Amino acid sequence: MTKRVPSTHVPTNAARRRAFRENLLAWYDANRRNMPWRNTSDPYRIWLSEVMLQQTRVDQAEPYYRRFAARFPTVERLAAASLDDVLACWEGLGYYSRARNLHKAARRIVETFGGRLPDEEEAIRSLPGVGPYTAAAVLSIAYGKALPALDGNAIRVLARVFRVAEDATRAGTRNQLRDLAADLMDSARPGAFNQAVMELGANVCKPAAPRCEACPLRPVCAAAEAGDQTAFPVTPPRKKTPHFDVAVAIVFDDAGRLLVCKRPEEAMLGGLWEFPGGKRKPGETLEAACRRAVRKKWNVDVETRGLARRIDHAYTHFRITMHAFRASIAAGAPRAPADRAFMWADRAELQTLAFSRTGRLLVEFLSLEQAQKSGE
DNA sequence: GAGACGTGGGG
DNA sequence: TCCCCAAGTCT
Repeated sequence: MTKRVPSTHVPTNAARRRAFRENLLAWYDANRRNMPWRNTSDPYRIWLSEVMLQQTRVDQAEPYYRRFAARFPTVERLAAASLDDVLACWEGLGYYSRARNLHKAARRIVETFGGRLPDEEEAIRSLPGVGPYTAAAVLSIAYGKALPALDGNAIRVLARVFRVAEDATRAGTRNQLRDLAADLMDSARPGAFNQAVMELGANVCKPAAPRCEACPLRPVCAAAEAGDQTAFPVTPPRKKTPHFDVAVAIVFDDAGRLLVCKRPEEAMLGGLWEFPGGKRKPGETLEAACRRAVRKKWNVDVETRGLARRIDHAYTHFRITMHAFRASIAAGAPRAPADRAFMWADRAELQTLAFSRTGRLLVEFLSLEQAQKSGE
């Protein structure tokens, strides 16, 4: 059913596979880093760690994992929590659909799986946010099932060891690599095998400047043999990202509370709070864009009184400059459309709400400014 | 299948 | 400053 792609990789034989497996696991046993999710056998925590580690470095995920696991120690506690609390705990980690899906999946686990993370591939894959990688990782690590977990590290390691010349982003190539991994897998220690490949990819077989001299797979690596390891994996060039100007309003009420708005759940940064405003259109001034966007979304006229702060930020597929204007309500009061929400937040509430990076930076800027003012 | 989806670190 | 990229999934 999988179409075979012609490949340049070296043919495997039993001795080669055995060397790969044994060298790798011996290296892993001697070099594995201590991580909090490696000191538990709780499937919930292993699942949590795998979700946090999606497209995220170990160093970045680790403090979040500790806080999250302490705050929501069981799947029942997670299911019982509000999405707002879950997002607040996730703030700053990015890819917030992971948090929304994790929360949704926890509720489904409690409702339909009796509070236990499923140990069957089909069932676990049915949970939102669990794809082929996460299913294989959790099933191998938590339940000892011999499924290869193919993440970016595994793809790079295998593409180099076998000098896979086809575009590694293509499905056919992925299938080829997955079959290779399945062949190599140590069925006695599938969880250790999967983690070993990833750990090797993260610390030795790195994207740039791989440390081949320290690599246990050097004796079986075709790319190291040819001296062209950095040519693999083969991926198409990426496009450069566009830039947008965003104008937002800083509006305080008489009680010194700040006007903040909640983003719709399906949107980018869905469920997070932000300052009212929007993207500038061609030919528009920043102040006009600010007034127009606030008027359109919140049915209220504001007047701007000068720029308070500019923040540059890069997302995955575009960049923005956020221009934050001090502003006040010109007439009336904000009104939320049916599917949206806003609030006037005091200092304590601003600490509790989940903001994106730019929003949090602006909140911190304003509270620092306020502290200086009141300190004088 | 291609593009959306965050953030921070490193070269 | 810029570009790359990191334990992917969803649409």
